[in-house]
Amino acid sequence: MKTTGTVPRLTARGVATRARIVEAAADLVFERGVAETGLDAVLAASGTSKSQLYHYFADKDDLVLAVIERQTERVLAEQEPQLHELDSIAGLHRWRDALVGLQRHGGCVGGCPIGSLVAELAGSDRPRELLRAGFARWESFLVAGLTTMRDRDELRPDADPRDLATAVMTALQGGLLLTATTRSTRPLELGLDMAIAHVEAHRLSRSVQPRGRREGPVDAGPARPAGTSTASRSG
Amino acid sequence: MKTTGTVPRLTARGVATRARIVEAAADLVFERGVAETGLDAVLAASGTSKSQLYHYFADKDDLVLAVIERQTERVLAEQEPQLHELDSIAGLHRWRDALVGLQRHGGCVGGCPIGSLVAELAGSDRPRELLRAGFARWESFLVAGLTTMRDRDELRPDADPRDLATAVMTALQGGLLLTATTRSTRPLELGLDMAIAHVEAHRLSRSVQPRGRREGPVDAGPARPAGTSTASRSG
DNA sequence: CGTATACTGGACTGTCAAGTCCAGTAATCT
DNA sequence: AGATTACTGGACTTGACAGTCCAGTATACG
Repeated sequence: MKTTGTVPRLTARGVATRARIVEAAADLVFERGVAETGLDAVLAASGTSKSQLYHYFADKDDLVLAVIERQTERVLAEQEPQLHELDSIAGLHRWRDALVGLQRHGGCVGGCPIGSLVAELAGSDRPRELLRAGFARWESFLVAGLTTMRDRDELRPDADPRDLATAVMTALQGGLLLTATTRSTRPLELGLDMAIAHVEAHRLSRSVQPRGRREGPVDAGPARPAGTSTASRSG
Repeated sequence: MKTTGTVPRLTARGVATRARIVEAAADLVFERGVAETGLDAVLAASGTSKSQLYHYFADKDDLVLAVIERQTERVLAEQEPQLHELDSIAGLHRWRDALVGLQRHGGCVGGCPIGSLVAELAGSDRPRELLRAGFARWESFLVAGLTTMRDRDELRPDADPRDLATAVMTALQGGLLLTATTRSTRPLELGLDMAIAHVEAHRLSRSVQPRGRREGPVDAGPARPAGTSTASRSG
């Protein structure tokens, strides 16, 4: 998974400097957007200079590519604990709560670190491909969990884990976008609750339930009013 | 609903020129983003000059505000026929098909004209407020339709039209975002199908059904494989 | 018809950002 | 140790862009 392509031969110090640049750039891009982030600001924030930046990256576009990959890593790392337990309704709920918590903790600012780059970068092919790959990686954890559920006969055999996962991703991304717009976690909560209810709607009526796990009604409903361990402040 | 505030007194020619500028700016902003759209490009596209632009707008930010409002108008106008018939599952399906059709027709480029501005503009208060208002207006048509359905006893009394509408909006926005990323209408289709199924899940079991309307199973399921009158090309 | 004001044209300025260059220092390898 | 190559510093060039200015034309209105 090399980033740039033909980097001569990186020294220990070299990789450190490069990493510092990408890290600073990722921070700035997240809070200001790509176009609004000047290279000088990246240099200042990372304590490096022009020549160093251009030693490791062909140009700004090249740096942006590295930033996309870094942001993907960050997003996945943030959810690491929950991401591997998406093989049950309860696990999905924990994931939901974690995401909502992260948004609230961050003041509902910025939305999705990957999603917020789409509008600005999806016009060009290389960045779009990287964004697509980032979403695909994210989604793959959902696919894995849902597939496990189906294999355990907790989901109907005709339920397609890939389609379900994509649907969940739309609610997630839209929820994050509207959350950033309204500065309220409410849209994210409602979106993800809908998505989880959608998964539940695909459950086998009397599934085997390996461990004792109690769930809500099959048709979802507004059972979970929108906040669980969370204090939801709507806009 | 005045845009700028203290515009002296607009002549017929004045409003025409102003409109031409906003129109051109809206086009360019949609396809290139705010930051990537230079005022010179707007001038060239609208056949106007610097002094005209600064005669009608205080600065670029002010123009961007007008663009947000214009884009909101455009988005709503585009869906005009379907927007007033969101008071039935069939109407929601027609709306869904129209949105998918629009995306496919446009090559799945650009995503939502409003949503794509969020990442770039939600950092400042004035633009964010306008974006929020735009989404709210959009959502209000859903709220109206869903409320009608509930009043007709087609939805359970405890179903909250506002929450349902917000959930639908998340699927819509996320669907558009992922559609722009993958250049496939598939995510939008799956997202909106999930959202409609979510509404269906809130139906009264044996509702009065004013006109003869046949629907799918209450628990949604993958009954509608993702393409109806549409040819879905997944990525 | 005349004057006040809306409107227009285009050259000009200042700033800031991307990318270049070259001279110098620190590693690495034999 | 010495040569080769990775790495670093900062000044410099170039261009684009937002915003200004002023002189001139069309339009409203008495």
